[in-house]
Amino acid sequence: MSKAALTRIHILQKAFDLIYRQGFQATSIDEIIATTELTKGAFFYHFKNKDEMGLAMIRELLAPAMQIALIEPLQKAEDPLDAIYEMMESILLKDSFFLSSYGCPAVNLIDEMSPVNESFRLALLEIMMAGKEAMEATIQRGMDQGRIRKDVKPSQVSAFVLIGYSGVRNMGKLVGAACYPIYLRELRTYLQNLA
Amino acid sequence: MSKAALTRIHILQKAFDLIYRQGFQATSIDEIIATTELTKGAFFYHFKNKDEMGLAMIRELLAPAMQIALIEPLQKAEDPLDAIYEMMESILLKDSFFLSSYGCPAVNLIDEMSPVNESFRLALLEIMMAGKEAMEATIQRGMDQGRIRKDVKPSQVSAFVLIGYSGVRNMGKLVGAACYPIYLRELRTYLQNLA
DNA sequence: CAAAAAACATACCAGATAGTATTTTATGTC
DNA sequence: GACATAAAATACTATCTGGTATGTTTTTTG
Repeated sequence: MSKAALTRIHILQKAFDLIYRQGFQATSIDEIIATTELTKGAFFYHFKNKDEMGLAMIRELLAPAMQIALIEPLQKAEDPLDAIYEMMESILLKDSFFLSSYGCPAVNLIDEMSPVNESFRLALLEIMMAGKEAMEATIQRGMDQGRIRKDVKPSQVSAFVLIGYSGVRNMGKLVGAACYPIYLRELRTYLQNLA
Repeated sequence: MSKAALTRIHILQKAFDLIYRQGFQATSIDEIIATTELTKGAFFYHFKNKDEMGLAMIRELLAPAMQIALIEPLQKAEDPLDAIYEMMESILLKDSFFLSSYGCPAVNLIDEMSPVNESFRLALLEIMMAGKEAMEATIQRGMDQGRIRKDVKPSQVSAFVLIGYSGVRNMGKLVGAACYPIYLRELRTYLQNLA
């Protein structure tokens, strides 16, 4: 990896840290470059403008992170319902990077940017759709195995679970991580009723 | 109501409209007063600063609106589970003010402001706690009536429903109102399983 | 090693932003 | 109707913001 490519992702990483905590619009370019050892010249050499940097951040950092946190745990699992629950438990309770008080970076960006920037919306939509499809496939697998009722609609269930995830992230900002176990308990009974 | 009091809530209402669509930090005072027929002098006569205006808006406009949308439908209902479902259906599908593409103003503010402003967090917390308590009481009523199983935990269920609400608001920004009916269907089966 | 191009630094700008200081206009009260 | 005060208008400022223009330093390549 070239030195230039390294400074590029260095900028993206520092930007990610700040945007995660403050939001995209509330994080200035000056603030980002201040945390790196770089200047504005470097920033605008690597990125056409702030929006392009944000989109690059979504595609190159956020999407892979969500892939690892959301999708991969679903794919390498035996019992599908357990897999969904454990994925959720892991991302909420064990993941040390996604802090409760700052929510989930993907959910945050959806909330902030979807209504005001169509490019952001589409980039974030891709991430969530990938997660949804992975969960659908997992549920379908469970139905094929006879572990899940035949009348269950994979698309609806996966949507409901993802909705719960973004919801509990929002609630977590308000009341802290205390709501995570509560949500997980109800999620568990909801999932059990699918069997 | 004095003329001064009228201009005060006029400012708050216009601010609410803009903040609902753009977020609090992304909405400037100049923008707010431009939509009114007023000037900065009026704004800073009625509010010490932007934050105080935001808090007044939450307390004087948002809290009553949420009270009407969330709490009152729960209180004047016979069957508790139906009441919860219908409240949710009403707020998602029938309410013409809370637009899908802009989500719910309360959820939006929680997402944006909770991590960065403790006063906002507390004001928003009150709103959500009031909603949660109303739903808890409704569920408890259902248990007393024998319409809901004895092992159901009102606190957990109401938390789960509110989490679902904020989650579907987030998802609605990403994919539009199409996700509302999907969420409602799964919510219905979830609620039915409590009986 | 010299030229060319890439990578980054510096200095600057125009517009926006929250907030202030001061002045003007309404409004109520005696 | 004079007077006090409330309500609002005007003019201004310091700071911040995204972005540009133009340098300077590396790095690559012939």
